Amino acid sequence: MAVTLKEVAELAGVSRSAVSRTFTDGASVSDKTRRKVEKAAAKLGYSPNILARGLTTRRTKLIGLVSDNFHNPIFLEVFDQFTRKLQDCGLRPLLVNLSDETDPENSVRLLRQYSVDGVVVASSTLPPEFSKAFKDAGIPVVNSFGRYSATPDVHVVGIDNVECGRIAARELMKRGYKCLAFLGGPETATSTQDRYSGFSSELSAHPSIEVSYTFSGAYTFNAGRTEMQRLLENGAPAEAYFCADDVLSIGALSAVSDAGLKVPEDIGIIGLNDMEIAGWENINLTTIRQPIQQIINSSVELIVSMLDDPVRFPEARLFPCMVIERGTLRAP
Amino acid sequence: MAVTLKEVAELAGVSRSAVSRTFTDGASVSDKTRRKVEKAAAKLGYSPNILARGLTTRRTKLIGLVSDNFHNPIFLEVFDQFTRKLQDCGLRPLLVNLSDETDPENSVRLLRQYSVDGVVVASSTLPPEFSKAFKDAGIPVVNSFGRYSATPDVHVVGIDNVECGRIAARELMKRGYKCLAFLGGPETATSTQDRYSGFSSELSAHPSIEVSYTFSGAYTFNAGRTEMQRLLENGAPAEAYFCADDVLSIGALSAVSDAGLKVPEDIGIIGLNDMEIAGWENINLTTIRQPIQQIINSSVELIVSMLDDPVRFPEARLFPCMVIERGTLRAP
DNA sequence: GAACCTTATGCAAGCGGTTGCAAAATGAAC
DNA sequence: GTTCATTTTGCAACCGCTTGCATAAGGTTC
Repeated sequence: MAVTLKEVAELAGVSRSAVSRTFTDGASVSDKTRRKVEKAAAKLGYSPNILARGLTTRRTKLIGLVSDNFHNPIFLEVFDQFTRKLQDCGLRPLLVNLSDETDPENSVRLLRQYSVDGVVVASSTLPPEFSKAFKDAGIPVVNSFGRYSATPDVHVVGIDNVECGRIAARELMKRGYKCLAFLGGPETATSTQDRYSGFSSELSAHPSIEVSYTFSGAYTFNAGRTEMQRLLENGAPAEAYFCADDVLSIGALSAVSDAGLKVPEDIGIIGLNDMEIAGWENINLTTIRQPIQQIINSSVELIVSMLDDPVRFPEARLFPCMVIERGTLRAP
Repeated sequence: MAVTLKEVAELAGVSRSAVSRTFTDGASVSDKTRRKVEKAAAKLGYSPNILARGLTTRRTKLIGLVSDNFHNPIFLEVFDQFTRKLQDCGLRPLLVNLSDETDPENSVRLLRQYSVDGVVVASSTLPPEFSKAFKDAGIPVVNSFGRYSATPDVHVVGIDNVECGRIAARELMKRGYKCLAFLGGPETATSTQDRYSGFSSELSAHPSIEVSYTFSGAYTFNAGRTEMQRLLENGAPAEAYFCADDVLSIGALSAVSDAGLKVPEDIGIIGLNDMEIAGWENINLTTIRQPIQQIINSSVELIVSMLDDPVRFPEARLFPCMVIERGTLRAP
């Protein structure tokens, strides 16, 4: 079915090299033969087989896009942006869903079998070691939404989760809340760990503020809701909560309103991410925006630059977050 | 970096064919050489390059997953399921984001360049001709969530959108609503067209019921909200609305409650999809469930079967939908 | 038009595999 | 120990494309 180089060469009356060259830019072909070849190619509907080409060039233009966050609506935005940006760069995402497995071994083997040019690990929950495995296998990798380190093993682009914790703490204090609480995701998620540590360290300088900490089992609506229900049943709740994720926040909101309490009058909530849904008028969540687009653009640019320079020294690129004020915190 | 067949062969002291054969099942190798080869392979960490293999076998195990629905949260569930199911079958999804372009030409060329074994077009908005283009290019294709046809050009698996329209109409009548309305997605989306036609044809048998129709620009929250706001401003609203999508419904809900009206007391709303968010307690949308998992499993099974039998006669697989009762319709 | 320098072209080998075919090894039957 | 049928094995060609190298074709200059 597919038409090959050889057929084009025959039709154009030139050698196979000639047609190969007209399809590789920077190669030396005269205008005359180029025209002949292009005409023949157009007639036959030829376009080169990238995979066969990759065999010799060692470039497949394939990028492994691996993630374990297939349940957080924000990741639809993430996939949308990643695919678009990669496509703009002439690259193709090979999607890998980690679902339950978190051992890098299989993914590494798999993506090697497909000779991907690089890998982006898009996850806020996987440990840095996961991404490291690709590097060790000689595959360029960037970890997006991953944990910041001053001395990263691999490229990391994302936000400063510790700083986000601080921002949340400051924002809540600014609004005069005296009794705060942190409602995190899974304790194993690096993002929760860091947000926790920023939040608590910022507050440690303010001993007059009362604060408590709790974690939910996952970054999901139900986890947030259940945890908030539990908190409400167990006596006096805090005045305001920093929920370390928007979905979690929305779950918490729903528990609060079911308990007959009003937001922000009785309880304040601030989330993190600013996913599209947070802006829906019937949710209207005050939250800390994570600059997804910048993170993704930067990630892709980084991976692109690694294609030419695979041993590039690992760097961390962090983008600032900002509070998006909506309706779930009282006025200062 | 990558270790090749040849190196394994040398280490094991056998021919290249021998090691190739131990990695192709069904090939004839003695236990003795197989063991030698496996040992050498393990030692070197060898696994075959699927792309190089594909050159001769014409099988890459790559499946193009193309979609233009990157803004509807239900599609995160769709991508999750698709990737998992494909992975279970030993296939790899090459994701294509149609974003704005809807001309199949580019996608066809692209996916051919990557020698994908098949394509699944996951979209409720693209016309059947889109998928047809792959078939014409000789690539096995199934259109998931696409438009049903009694004589389909390509395999279609999804729901009977016309029937869904009927179900909605019946459900609303059952609950005693006398003044109904249809709030669709874009008029160009095949799913909206069909839901519309089912809804209206069911009602045509009940002339006593008043009914009106309107369409929004997209399957998005804002589109639903804006459209509903417009309706509420323009005089007396209907008693109940069939919004042809959950996101649309949630947008409509938000407009209704902003207008100071209560759901379901003042206005009833029924959606379609039953995405996860519809079940969130603070949304609590009564809706028609689309059996996503079945659709996806069936789609993948179909594409798998086409790998062995590419000219398989096109069929349509439709799965029944059911009303999921929550809180946005009054009791019968 | 000869001499020289570029620029184009084709050949052939190779990328990492698979596979038809013929030869070698094994096993069964006598 | 033969003979013959059945596996196993290796050779070599091929999948579709690129690329180093040697040669051919064009261009300049005098």
